[in-house]
Amino acid sequence: MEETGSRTVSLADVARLAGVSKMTVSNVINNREGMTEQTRQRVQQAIEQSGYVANAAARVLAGGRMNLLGVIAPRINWPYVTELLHGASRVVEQAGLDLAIFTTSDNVRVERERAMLLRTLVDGVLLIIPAADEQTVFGPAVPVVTVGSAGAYTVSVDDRQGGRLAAQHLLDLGHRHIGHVSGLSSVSRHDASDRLDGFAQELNAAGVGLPPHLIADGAFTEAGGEAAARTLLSLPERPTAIFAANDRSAIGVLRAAEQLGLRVPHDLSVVGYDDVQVASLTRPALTTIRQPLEEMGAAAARLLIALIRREVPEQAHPRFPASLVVRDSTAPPGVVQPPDPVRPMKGAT
Amino acid sequence: MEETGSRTVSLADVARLAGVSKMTVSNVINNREGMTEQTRQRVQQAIEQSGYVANAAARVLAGGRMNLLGVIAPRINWPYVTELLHGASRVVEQAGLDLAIFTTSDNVRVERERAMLLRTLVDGVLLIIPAADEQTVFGPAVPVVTVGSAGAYTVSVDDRQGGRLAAQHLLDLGHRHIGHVSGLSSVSRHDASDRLDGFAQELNAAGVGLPPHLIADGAFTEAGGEAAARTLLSLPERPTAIFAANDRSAIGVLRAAEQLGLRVPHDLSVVGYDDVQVASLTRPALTTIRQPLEEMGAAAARLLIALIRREVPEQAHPRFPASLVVRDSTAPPGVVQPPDPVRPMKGAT
DNA sequence: TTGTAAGCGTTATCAT
DNA sequence: ATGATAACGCTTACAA
Repeated sequence: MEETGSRTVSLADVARLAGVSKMTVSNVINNREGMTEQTRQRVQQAIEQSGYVANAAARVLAGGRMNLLGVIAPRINWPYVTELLHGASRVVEQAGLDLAIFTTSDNVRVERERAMLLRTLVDGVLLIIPAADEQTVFGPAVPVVTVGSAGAYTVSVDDRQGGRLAAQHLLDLGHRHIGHVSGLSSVSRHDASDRLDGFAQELNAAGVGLPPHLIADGAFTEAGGEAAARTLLSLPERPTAIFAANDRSAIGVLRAAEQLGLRVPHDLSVVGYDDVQVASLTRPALTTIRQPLEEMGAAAARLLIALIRREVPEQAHPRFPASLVVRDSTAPPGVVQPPDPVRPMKGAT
Repeated sequence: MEETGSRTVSLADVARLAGVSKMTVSNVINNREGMTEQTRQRVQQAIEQSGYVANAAARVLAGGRMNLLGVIAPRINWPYVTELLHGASRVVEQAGLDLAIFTTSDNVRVERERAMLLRTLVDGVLLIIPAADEQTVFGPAVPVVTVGSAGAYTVSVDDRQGGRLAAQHLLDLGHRHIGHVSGLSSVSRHDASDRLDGFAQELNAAGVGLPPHLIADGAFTEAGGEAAARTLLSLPERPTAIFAANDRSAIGVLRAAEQLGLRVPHDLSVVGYDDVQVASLTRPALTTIRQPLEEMGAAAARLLIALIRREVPEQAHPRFPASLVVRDSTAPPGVVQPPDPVRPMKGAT
């Protein structure tokens, strides 16, 4: 009942076939009111007979809605990004919209190009840890919601509190010599400084402190975390615990410890940040500060959809609490915590 | 030097500003030959002054190239998908194109809708483990390359050989009672039957065999793999080794073993399939059959770009070999293999 | 080297 | 309830 071959069927063809005007066909397609049931039937039939498919470009050009949200994210293979997007896609789909995802290779120039492309194609934009403020590119006509950076509308986590939780946990375990693998040198404007601030604040309050030589940058990557940890762990008086700015760099820390022959958590405690799905699978399973990424993605999508519909959103800056997830990578200094053999791995489907 | 506010700057505006015709501006934008350097300069300046951004929809509608490749994938948070796409994005970017990623929630209807949307928007389409043959939607005008299913142009791995490798490895270790967690009930047309065929073939050749009751379906998911493994491991004579149709279901097998108090690899050997990045991070690290996913993604992108340029591709069906990656989840039955404490985790950046 | 004219397929506006 | 017409912003002819 569909396609005949190569030529493209247009709205005009359908109109001719149904013996009505283009406008009527358009109205039927867009589920608008104001036509005989009989007419609607006839048009529907013509559509199916001809195998008509709407031309998205023409629709946009004519000022119609595209029912499309654009996403600009640095990379597609970062778990932080995919978990966020997974949460968003649910909501978007339920609202009858689509999500078009674009990556920038973590590059400011490319990010700008993507923004310019999307500007005319989508009804709204979701910016994930952007490198620049792209608000200017989009102008007031296209709503923008940002995750992991500043913006007119944002979804975020209380990173300062997250940093504090990490510090409290390590202090509670008895650690007094604690290092940090930071995320300061990223391309993105997101530099995890709030996490560091909260962490340092809590350590200072406990009289433990965080001297500069116990901070090394991990650039949010496994390789960066590994290098940073090697630096910290080669110190004359090496730290008994390390807090990493995200889970990926924490995995790098685990790797460095393994290579240096240090047992985690016996010789070194490690705390990550994010609680991406791999965090529950590592050897040992990673204690981490959880960001509810899927929920955040869903919240961002909801906010964006509200803006597109010109509704007034409940909050312009929904903010989620961070939480501590204790697994097997932390223990009191110099003491083995017997691993629980029946601890289930994190559920995921 | 850019935007003035809300109104949208068009090509005509730039032309007026530069004192030339629209055509000349268009030529400058598309880097075409045939104009005075002076004219080009003037136009360039006008473009920057006005903050002009080309309207993608109009360009497409007028028959221009969009320089956009569309991707249709079931989900964004499956490592198989993201690693493939990561490989593709490199190539696409180098060719000066963009990648627009759409997900289908593993749903045939949605897949069809995405296909219809993309049809008029992109220059070519990459189909990742599609549920249906979307060739008919696109027609001959839009090139389509498929990964993980059949099609006019495909990129694949020798799955039969991969299955054989898994069997050989387990046989070499001395296993004689071997189970399989299959991937037969997926929505996608990809049912991993080649993996199973190669696996069974090798077991049969060795006189070990693979009776039906030693096969349970894991639906390619962690939860499915867990359930399937529980079935297999509850058998009166339980298998000493399990081969899973992919790494995600293999992780489910590990989880089931953990819950049943079985130690891997002492009591149970586990082999996965894919070698996604998490495979090197699990407890214990997963022995698996590797698909070179990033390379495959790159190959798919290259093939698609060649088709768009109407070049004749070197091969319509590039095929990659599978390979065995031995880690810590396999050992001879009933024997503990001492773990190597200094084995580095898989590199990843 | 540059300009003119037509049209891509849809929607909005205004008639009927 | 339905139709005619004019945009939308660009590109591909073809003309100058």
